[in-house]
Amino acid sequence: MERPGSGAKRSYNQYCGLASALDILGERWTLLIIRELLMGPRRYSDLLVDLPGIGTNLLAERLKFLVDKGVVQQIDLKGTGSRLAYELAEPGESLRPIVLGLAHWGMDHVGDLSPADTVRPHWGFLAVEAMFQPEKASAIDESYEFRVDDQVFHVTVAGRVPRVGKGPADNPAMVAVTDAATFVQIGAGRLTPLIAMVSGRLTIEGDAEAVVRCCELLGIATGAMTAPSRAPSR
Amino acid sequence: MERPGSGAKRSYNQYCGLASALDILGERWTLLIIRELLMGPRRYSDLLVDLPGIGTNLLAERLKFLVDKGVVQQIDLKGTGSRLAYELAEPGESLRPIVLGLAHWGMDHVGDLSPADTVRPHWGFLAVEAMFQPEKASAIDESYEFRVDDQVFHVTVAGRVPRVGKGPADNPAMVAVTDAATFVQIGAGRLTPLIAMVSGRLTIEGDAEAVVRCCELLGIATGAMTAPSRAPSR
DNA sequence: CCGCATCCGAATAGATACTG
DNA sequence: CAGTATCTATTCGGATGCGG
Repeated sequence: MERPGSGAKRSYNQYCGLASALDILGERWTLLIIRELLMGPRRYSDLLVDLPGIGTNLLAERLKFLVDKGVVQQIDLKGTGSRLAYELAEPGESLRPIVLGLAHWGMDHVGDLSPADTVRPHWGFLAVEAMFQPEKASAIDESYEFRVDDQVFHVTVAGRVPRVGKGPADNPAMVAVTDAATFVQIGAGRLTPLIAMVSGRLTIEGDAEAVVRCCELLGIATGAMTAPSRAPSR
Repeated sequence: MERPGSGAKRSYNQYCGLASALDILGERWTLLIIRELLMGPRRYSDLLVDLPGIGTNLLAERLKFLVDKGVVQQIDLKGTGSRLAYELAEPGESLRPIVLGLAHWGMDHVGDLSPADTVRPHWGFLAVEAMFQPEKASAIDESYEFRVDDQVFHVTVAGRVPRVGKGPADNPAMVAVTDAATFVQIGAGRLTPLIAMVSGRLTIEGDAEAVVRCCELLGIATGAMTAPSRAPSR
């Protein structure tokens, strides 16, 4: 066991659920891989593109490890043989609320957008799911559509229960069009929708009241508009 | 203060909530430090004892970093000057559901108890909080007491709302006495209460029906046992 | 002692070249 | 395309030092 690369994985050696979870998920890049897979199956090369800096060996090793632990599984996308991809197995899928919780927490800690930062429009989908405050869902049934660069997704509120989905909304009460960086900045509270619109980075169409309800649902400050003045919960 | 010569901190450089969260929490030991602080303030030396293997420099560095990020704060325990400790600031406290979620997830992945594993009785407190399935709370108001080695804590159900607390329960419907390793093994489903009792590692006193309700609440199988056939590769 | 800071061998991560 | 193999750069872990 002295030989380097002999495979004895590092462990916290604590008989505790959290330590066991971190023995599987705690290494660098692992939870970001899970994040990508939360938005559907991905191929090896897709992951490389959306995780800049990971390095091919690390990605391969992490994937192999996660498959071995039953968190991720390989699937055959189309036809036999080639075109295979990775997707979450059930234990991986059950990480969704945890990863979204972390993403929500981290929203309060995103810094200024630096030129070194990468942004991906499909992260907007995750951001919406993470920002959700279901208890703030309006009593009115309606849906909102988001177009973040080339990604389109929507939120539908029905009977005070909000849900996110891919693709365009059916008869949306609001349509917001923006780029990925602006989207995240608004979600993080570092930019108000107002400023984003004035500076031409955000376009909103639809009913003004619906816009307010949508912002409420996502915990976005509307910028001292009408309505009850609510203390920022931060 | 920045240290000019020796590198800036490593970051994923992704403009995304999850990546930002992991830039703060994703390094080795960090979430285990948070776990300890979730159960109250701790001194530097306490943390060293309950995180075997961390190394003194790492602990100091992590704590400094977390204080710098506003997740943790230093407090003055008794009197002035010495006897200072670390406790979670509000952003750290808001990690509780996330850490508990991870702990719950990890419960399905704890392996066999190895001689190399450390166990701490106060982790039982965390385990109970993590295993909670509030929607399974019984309609009957009652409380259960747990004595895990030298730690005593309890669960109180009132109006279908369960809560965990330190110290003995007031007029408990059930009292369970065990050691930390057995406690975790039962919570992880690797050992049934029945087997634990027969082998003398667990003592339960109280109403049999209350015991069943308590197990329900914590998601513990009461029925005929079958040895878990899961074999985690280590 | 307690609360770190420093130093160093060992284990991981990152970058790049290469292969079926 | 989907990874290995290899090499270098960082980080970790453990021992030790040191001021209060």
